[in-house]
Amino acid sequence: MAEEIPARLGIDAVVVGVCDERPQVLTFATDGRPRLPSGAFAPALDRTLELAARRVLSDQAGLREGYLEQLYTFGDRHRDPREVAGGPRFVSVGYLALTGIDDVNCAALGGAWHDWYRFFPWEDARGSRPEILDRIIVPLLRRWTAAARDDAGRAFRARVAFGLDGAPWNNEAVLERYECLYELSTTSGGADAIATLGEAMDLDHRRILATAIGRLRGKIKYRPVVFELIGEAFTLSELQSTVEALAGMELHAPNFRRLVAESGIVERTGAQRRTSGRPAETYRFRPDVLAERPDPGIGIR
Amino acid sequence: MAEEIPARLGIDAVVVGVCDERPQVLTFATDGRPRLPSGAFAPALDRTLELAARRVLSDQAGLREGYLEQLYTFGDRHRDPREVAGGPRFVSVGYLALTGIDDVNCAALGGAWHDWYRFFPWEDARGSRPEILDRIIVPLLRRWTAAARDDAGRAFRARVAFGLDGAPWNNEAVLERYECLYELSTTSGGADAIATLGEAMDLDHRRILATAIGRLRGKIKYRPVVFELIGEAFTLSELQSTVEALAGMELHAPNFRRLVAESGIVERTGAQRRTSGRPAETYRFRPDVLAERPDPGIGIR
DNA sequence: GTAATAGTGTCTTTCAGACAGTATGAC
DNA sequence: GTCATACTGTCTGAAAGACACTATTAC
Repeated sequence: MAEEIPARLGIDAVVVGVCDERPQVLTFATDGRPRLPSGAFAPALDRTLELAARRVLSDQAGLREGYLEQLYTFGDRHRDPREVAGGPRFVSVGYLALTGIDDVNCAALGGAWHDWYRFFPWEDARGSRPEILDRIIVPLLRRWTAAARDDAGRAFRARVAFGLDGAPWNNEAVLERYECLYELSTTSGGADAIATLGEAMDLDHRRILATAIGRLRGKIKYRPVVFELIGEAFTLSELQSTVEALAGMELHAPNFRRLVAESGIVERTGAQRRTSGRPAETYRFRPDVLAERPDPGIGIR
Repeated sequence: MAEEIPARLGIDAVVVGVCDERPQVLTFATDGRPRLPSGAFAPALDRTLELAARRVLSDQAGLREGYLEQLYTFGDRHRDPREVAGGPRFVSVGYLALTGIDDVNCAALGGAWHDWYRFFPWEDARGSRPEILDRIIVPLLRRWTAAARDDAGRAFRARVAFGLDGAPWNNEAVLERYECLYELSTTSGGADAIATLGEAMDLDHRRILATAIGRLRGKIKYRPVVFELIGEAFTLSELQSTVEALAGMELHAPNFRRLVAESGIVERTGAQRRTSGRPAETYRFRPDVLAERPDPGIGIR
C-alpha cells in the first residue's frame, strides 16, 4: 500500500440558546458564510474529546461550562475543500452544547447568534413552513421522485421524511429532510433548491446543524435538557414557548401545563413573575425526577 | 506549541446477532482477551467512515451488507497502551452492526460469538442479576458512596443507575452502570469489582460494548431494528424472545402479541411453523409502517 | 368595564398491563 | 386423555388530547 497520509481530527460545536421564542445557534463568519465554532483536536492538550470541545468553546465563545454532548463524527471525502486541493482528510467530531444565551461572550469574539430556522425554514410549523412546503418543496419532491428509475426508494424516503400522502410529520427527521433536499438539488430540475430554500453554511456545517436539531428534538422528550436553555426560575409559559421553539410546533397550553406539572419534573419556587396579564407562578427544575422516572422529559408528540 | 503528533483514527465495530435467546457479540482474541473487530481508517481507501467500517467488517467477518450505525467516538488519553508507550493518540469511531448470526463467516476467520451478558452479567434480569446485584454490587455501591466526600453526587448516580431506594431500573443505562462499577473498582475497597464481576475485554472495548447495548436497547423501542436480527419470517414467540434477549427482561406474552400485532409493524405470511406445541403463524416485517407511524418500534417499557 | 395572560376541571378516547380462558398440535 | 405452546377476549387504570371554564393582573 502507498504511504498513508493520516486523517486530521477536529471538533465542530453546535452551540444552542433560545431567545424570544427563537432557537439560536452560535456562528462565526468565513467569507460571509456562517460556520460553527471549530478547532483542531490537540492530543497533547486534550485529555479527552469532550475536553477538546470544551477548549474550543472556551477559546472561541468564552463558554466554560454547561451541557455538552457528543453528536456524530463526520468524515466524508471532500467535506473540507482543503482536501480537494491535495490536503489530508479532515474528520470532525461534532458536539452539541446548550447554554443560556447570555452565558456566551459573543460579540466580543466576533460571533453571532442566528435563528436556526434561517438555515431550515421548512422546519418551523409555527412560521412559514406550510407555504414553503406546499408551493416549493412538495412539487420539487414530486418531480424528483417521478424522475427516478428506482422510484419506490426515492418516493418512500420523500414520503416518510416530509409526511407526504398522509404520512405523519416527524419533527425529529431534520437530517433526513435535509438530505432529500440536498440530493434533489444535485439532480437536473432540482433548481439548486437547497441553496435557495435556506441560507448556506460553510463546509458541511449545515448538515451538522441538522443532526443537532434532530438530536435535540428527540432528546427533549426523554431527558430534561430544556432546562439548560432557560433560567433557573421560569414560568410554565416560558417553558412552553422554549419547547415550542425547539420542536418547531405549537402545543396546547392547558395540556402542556398538566403534563409538566404532574410529571414531577418541576416544582414551584413560590415566587411570581409579572406579565402583561395575570402574574405567573415561577417554577424550577426538580433533579430528583431523575431517580423517579426512567425517561424524564417533556411530553410532546 | 511543540510539534503536534496527529491522532491516529480507527474503527471499532460491535457486531450483534441473537441465537437461542442469547444476544451474541462477535469477538477476536488478543492474548486471550476478547476484542472487537477493528482496523485503521484509511482515507485513501475509505470514502466515508461508514465505508471504512464496512471494509473492516468485510475483511474480518466476511460481512458485506446489513444494518450499520455510527455509535460514538472514543478518544480518551491512554485508551490504547501503545500511547502509554510513547505512541500517538488512538481515536476510534465505534459502529454498531446488526446481523443474522449465520451471515458471519466466523470460525474461518478466527472470530467467536460470545453472549454479551458474559461481559455484563448484571444486565440480564432473566438470569443471574438479582443475586449478583443484591449480594455483591449493592453492598459495594453502598460502601463506595459512603466513602465519598461529595456524597450526594456519587450516591445519586448509583441510585439512578442501579435503581436503588425505589428508583426504577432503566435497562438503557448500561454505560452509566458500567462507569459506576469502573470508578468503584479504582477506589480502595472496590475489590477490583469490574474485573471479577464479568469478563474483561481488550482496551476500552467493554465500554464500547456497553455503549452499543444501551443504544440498541433504546432504539428497539422506536425503530424496527429487531428485524435485522431475525429471519425474514418469524413467529411472534421468536420475535418476543429476541426482544427479551436484547432488553434483558421478560415480557408478558399476551400483551406483547397484541401490541405488536396492532401496531402494524408486522403482517402474517400465511405460513405456519411447527413447534413442540400448537403450530405458530409466521409473520414478516411490514416496511409501510415507517410511513404510518413516526416511531415504529416494539412497545416495551 | 375590556383585554390579556395564567390556571383548573372534566370528558372522552386511547393504550398498556393483568389475567382468565380457548385452540391446536405432539405424545 | 396430558402436556406444551399458540392465541383471544375482557377488565381496569393511566395517560393524552380537546374543550369549557375560572382567576388575576393592567389599562
